[in-house]
Amino acid sequence: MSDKMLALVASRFKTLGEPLRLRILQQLESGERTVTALVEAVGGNQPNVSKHLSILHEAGLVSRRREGTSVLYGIGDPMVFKLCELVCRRETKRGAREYAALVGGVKISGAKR
Amino acid sequence: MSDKMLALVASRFKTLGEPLRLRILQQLESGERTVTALVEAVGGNQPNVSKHLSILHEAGLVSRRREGTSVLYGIGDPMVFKLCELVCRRETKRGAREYAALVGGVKISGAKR
DNA sequence: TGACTATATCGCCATATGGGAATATAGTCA
DNA sequence: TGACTATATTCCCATATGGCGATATAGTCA
Repeated sequence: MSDKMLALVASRFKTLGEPLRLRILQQLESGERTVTALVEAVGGNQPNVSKHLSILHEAGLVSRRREGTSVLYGIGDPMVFKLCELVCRRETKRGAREYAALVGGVKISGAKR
Repeated sequence: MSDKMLALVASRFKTLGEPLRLRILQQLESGERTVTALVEAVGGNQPNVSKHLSILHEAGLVSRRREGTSVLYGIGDPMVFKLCELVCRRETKRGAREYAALVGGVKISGAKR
């Protein structure tokens, strides 16, 4: 992978590395939303949500479309959900492993030593 | 997805959102490496690489193993490469689309207007 | 045009973060 | 133990970034 591509990939990950932006994408999964609707749904004030939407749009992760005085945002590439799902599944498994380790690797109900 | 999981997923993306950390992972793809070897391979000084390795290890993205006075780091979960590949493929396609748009949607060799 | 709604931008602040130098810690060997 | 190598930690600085209030811009309608 070229240095430029590596930097670009890192930049995309960084874009996804903000909870509020993930929440926005989550909201858009079920369809297009106006900025106002997103503000209500994800919390935060309007300028803040708008800024995050700009960042997501810049990265091509959301689509933008005017309709009258409103702007409708939508998912730019469903791949993001695949990314999230991969990470989420991994963390769920990891959580289970860590819990098992914490409990002490007990396989039968009963403590070793 | 719960709020806690969403925050965790965002945190993982943020961890992957640094070029130097991606470079480290890239180096580890072909096998375990010592810190010194990584410092030579990815650039930067030793404390810096060591710090990034700590962050990656904290996130479970790399494994750590002492061997004598050295420490060998390795890939903690090959899933990261799947993530990178997805993003990389997407950006490659996106780049091609943008280039086509820039050129002007020409399908036959010859300019419109 | 003027009033109104929806969205974007700007300026500021507090915090987080990467880079780097100095130093501490861990492990090996004589 | 003392010297040596490898790695980790600490401290500091410059910069980036998220959150927020104030304001600007765009579009609609009377």
